[in-house]
Amino acid sequence: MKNALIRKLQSVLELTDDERTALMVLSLNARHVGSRQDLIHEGERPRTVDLILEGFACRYKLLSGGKRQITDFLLPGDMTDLDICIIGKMDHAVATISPCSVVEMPLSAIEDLTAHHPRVVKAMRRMALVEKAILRERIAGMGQRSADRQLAHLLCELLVRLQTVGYAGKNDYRLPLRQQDLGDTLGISLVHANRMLQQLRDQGLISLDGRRLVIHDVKALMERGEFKPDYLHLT
Amino acid sequence: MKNALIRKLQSVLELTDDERTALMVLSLNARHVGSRQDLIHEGERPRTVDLILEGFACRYKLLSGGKRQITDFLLPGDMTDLDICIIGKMDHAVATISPCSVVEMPLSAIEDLTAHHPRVVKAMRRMALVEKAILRERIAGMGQRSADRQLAHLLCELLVRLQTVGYAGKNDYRLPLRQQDLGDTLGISLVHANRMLQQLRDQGLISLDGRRLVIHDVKALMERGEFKPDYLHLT
DNA sequence: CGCAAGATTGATAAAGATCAAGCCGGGTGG
DNA sequence: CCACCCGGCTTGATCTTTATCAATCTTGCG
Repeated sequence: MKNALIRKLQSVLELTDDERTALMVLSLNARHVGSRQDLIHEGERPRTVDLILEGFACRYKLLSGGKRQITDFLLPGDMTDLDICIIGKMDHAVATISPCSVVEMPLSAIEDLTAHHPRVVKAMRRMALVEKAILRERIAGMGQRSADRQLAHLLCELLVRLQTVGYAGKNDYRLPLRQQDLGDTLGISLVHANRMLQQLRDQGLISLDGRRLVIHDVKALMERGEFKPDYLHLT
Repeated sequence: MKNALIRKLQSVLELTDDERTALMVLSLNARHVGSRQDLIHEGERPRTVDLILEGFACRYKLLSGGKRQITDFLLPGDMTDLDICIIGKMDHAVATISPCSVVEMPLSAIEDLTAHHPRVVKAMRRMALVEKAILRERIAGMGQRSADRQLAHLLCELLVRLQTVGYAGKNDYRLPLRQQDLGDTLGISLVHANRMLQQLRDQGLISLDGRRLVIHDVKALMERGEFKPDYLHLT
């Protein structure tokens, strides 16, 4: 009966029963949010740290001309920034993609955690560093990789991240993204995203029917995307 | 006699004499590093938090095919991640661009600071959030903005960031980047970077001779780059 | 059944990469 | 003192990738 956060933290730290209990108690306040809902709007003042227990969410920015850029995904076990309440206004929005189970932790909960479970907070800080590393890796991909490699890279990243919280099999997972979302993530048009998906499909690397992605040759897909998981700092 | 870090922290927090003194003492250990030197290599285990007191530095990643992506710049007053020692190996490198004055703070210095000057540490955590916001803004730019706008945006960002630490005038600053660096930052080729610079020059928005950038019409350049400074969370 | 959202396809245009050559200024060795 | 050499900048020509526009298809669902 472990939730995604516990699973994620345990991938880098052996939790005590006490710590596990504290995290379970936190998770009791989870609320259900439908798909495609903003958890926080851009410009809003954040009052809670949001933790995703289940489902797919993302951070995104809207730009002039109605363009949208998804900057990263929040998967089960991921949360918004621990220190988020320090800043005045959100410079981006956070929204669900699929239906999600979300815990909104008020500042007091974070302070409690800091006081009583510093090891947990330290592990959370580590998570934040990894998130930053993911952003840098995305920048590197957008700057230097062709669209097909970027796409392959993204699919590999999601595979590995979902695996660490038990939401992916050895070579498959549920992917609730539309092609428009993929485009908005990779910085390419919907049409091009479609064609890059086809390319990977035609080459027998993946298949994607409905919302289930199957990777037929994980090693080959990783090579195509130049995916090296070091930046995720697993273990 | 304030250094860049003090200036930067003071832009969001009134420092006490005590805090200022502690920071000055830290800065006594500054060492000088020539241009184009790695401060930390990719794959290396970080043992110190590096603080840039003077000069231009950057984080970068090397990709297959010898491509390089600069993910962000470290300007005077900027530092690597407070919690960096938590992770095992660097997933990117940090290097100087111009000659720099750098303080290498060991873990013990950070712990000291946390124990005796929590307000300062809190302000540093805020800086880290802003750095993350800068990464997201760069992703948004790379995904959705044309090269000329991206370039304009970058020049505006550097103007504002340098101003807060006193290294830029109202509309000019020293920019020690080569065109190759600009290209590696924006994810475009050197040739294209050159042409985008020319475009901004020809339109009378900027001039760049030697290493000094002058922005002839700051408001116009900001509009060109769709630059809205909110994400820097100033004040 | 009919519709709407999402996926697919084809044709054309634009942004940017790549290749190749020339330029310019400053430092250096003869 | 001058020639030359090298790193960085500039320019032109051509090729590739990706965007855009527009239409069509598919599918789940009321």
